[in-house]
Amino acid sequence: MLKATSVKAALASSAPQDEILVNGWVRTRRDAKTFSFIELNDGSCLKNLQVIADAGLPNYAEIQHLTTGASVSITGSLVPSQGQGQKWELKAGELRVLGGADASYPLQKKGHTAEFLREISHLRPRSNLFGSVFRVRSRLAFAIHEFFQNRGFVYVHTPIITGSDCEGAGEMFRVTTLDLLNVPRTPEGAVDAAQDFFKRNTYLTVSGQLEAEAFACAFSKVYTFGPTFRAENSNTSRHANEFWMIEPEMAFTDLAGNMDVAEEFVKHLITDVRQHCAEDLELFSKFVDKSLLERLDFVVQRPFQRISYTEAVELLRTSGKTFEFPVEYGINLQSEHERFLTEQLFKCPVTVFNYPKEIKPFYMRLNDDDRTVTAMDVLVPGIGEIVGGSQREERLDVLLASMERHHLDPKDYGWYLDLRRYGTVPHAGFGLGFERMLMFVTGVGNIRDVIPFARTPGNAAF
RNA sequence: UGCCCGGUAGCUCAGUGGCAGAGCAGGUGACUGUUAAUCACUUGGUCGCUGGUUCGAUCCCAGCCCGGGCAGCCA
Repeated sequence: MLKATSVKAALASSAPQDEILVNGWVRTRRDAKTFSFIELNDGSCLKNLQVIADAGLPNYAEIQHLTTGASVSITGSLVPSQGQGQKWELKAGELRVLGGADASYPLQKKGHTAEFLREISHLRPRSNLFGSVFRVRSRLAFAIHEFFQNRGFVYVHTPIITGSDCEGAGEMFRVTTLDLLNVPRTPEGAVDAAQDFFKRNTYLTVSGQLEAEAFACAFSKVYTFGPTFRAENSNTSRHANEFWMIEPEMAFTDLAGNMDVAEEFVKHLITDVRQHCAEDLELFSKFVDKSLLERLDFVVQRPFQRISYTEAVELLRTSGKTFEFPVEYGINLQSEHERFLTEQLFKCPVTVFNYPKEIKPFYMRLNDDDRTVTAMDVLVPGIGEIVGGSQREERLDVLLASMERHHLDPKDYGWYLDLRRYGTVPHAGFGLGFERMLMFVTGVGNIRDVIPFARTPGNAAF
């Protein structure tokens, strides 16, 4: 049997070909006098392959009833197109209909909203927009590995089921095999976790950072890239309950080095997608965000703006702008504050660092001023926080004091404290939200539209 | 979770206290190397659900369900 040629390969052909096999789905069909035009797409690229099905084909009556969505297998010759708009077309010698699609097929040639397509998540990858989104998603994932592998980072798989319920990054989903209709109790009436599968409480991970630190203290440079789960009841365009996160962790690295890597990383991802997904990005810049390409190029060309939290607060206070939430030292920056900095004041990505210790987690390294910790957030226009990270506290006594301030029990963090007891080193890392990065490079405004089958509060269909 | 907006044909949307509408998609035919083809005709409805007001409700009112936007939580 003839080996199949993808639509992408057929369109890129440098010469006519006598006999090729192409499989795919019908995007649309038009009748000419003695033949039928079929637009064939197989997901290999945005473009369709134009197929000429001659009236002389034995099953021409069947072909004339092909509608959008049907699957076909075609053998024929690749010949120069007689019409405008495409270089090659496939002259069908045999056209087999694999699966029809009747009038109830929900996808049409045009006119669908993202909201409607979300309700048919199983079919929307067959649309132009979502085809492009998920091709870029695939490439972006590859570019992430490439960036770190080229720089000597070791890829580490941190656990998805975790026993730590105090990582502090958000509400957690419980993992249990207990019978919910007959939960075992302790004499005090609490749920008896000792009878659960792992003989303790377990949850889905909200971050692989703590485990990544352990590996960084062995391999020097590591990164994680995997799913993350947060049980927050968030209803916004940039939050999902299941998302992917990249978390590099680097030994012998301080806050400045951390910010350098984060900036280089973000730029590399944009450059890579710009290079390898040009056609898909064209679609986004045409139909999703007209200023997309300009913005991406701008971000790659310019250094990110770096300001301390203290400077950020001053800039906001003296900006002359009235905010719904007044700015003062010690508050968490609100969305409106971040947007102002990155969209109006600097008009580029902004890295804010050295936050007050009171509003940041226990593991961040205390600065010499005793007021701030080495936190850093990278904010980008349109999305807000895309990276959050810090230099980690490597001094055992300072870490213990921090845990006491945060009302954490050192007994729950024995192995984490061991990393400071045995050969401790300065180290730093950050988390980058994969989907938020994907939103940034595609211009797509809702996180639900860059995840194949999104999980959000009240929605786990598919 | 709070505030705001919406739900009418497969899709995108008009509309009115008194017979339910258009474009696209589907069907039939015409025309045609077309490419969001074009032209004519045509099929297609629990007007989100429940209750209330009314002679009469898709329209007005209440509750509920679903979707979206913004905010918080954060990546």
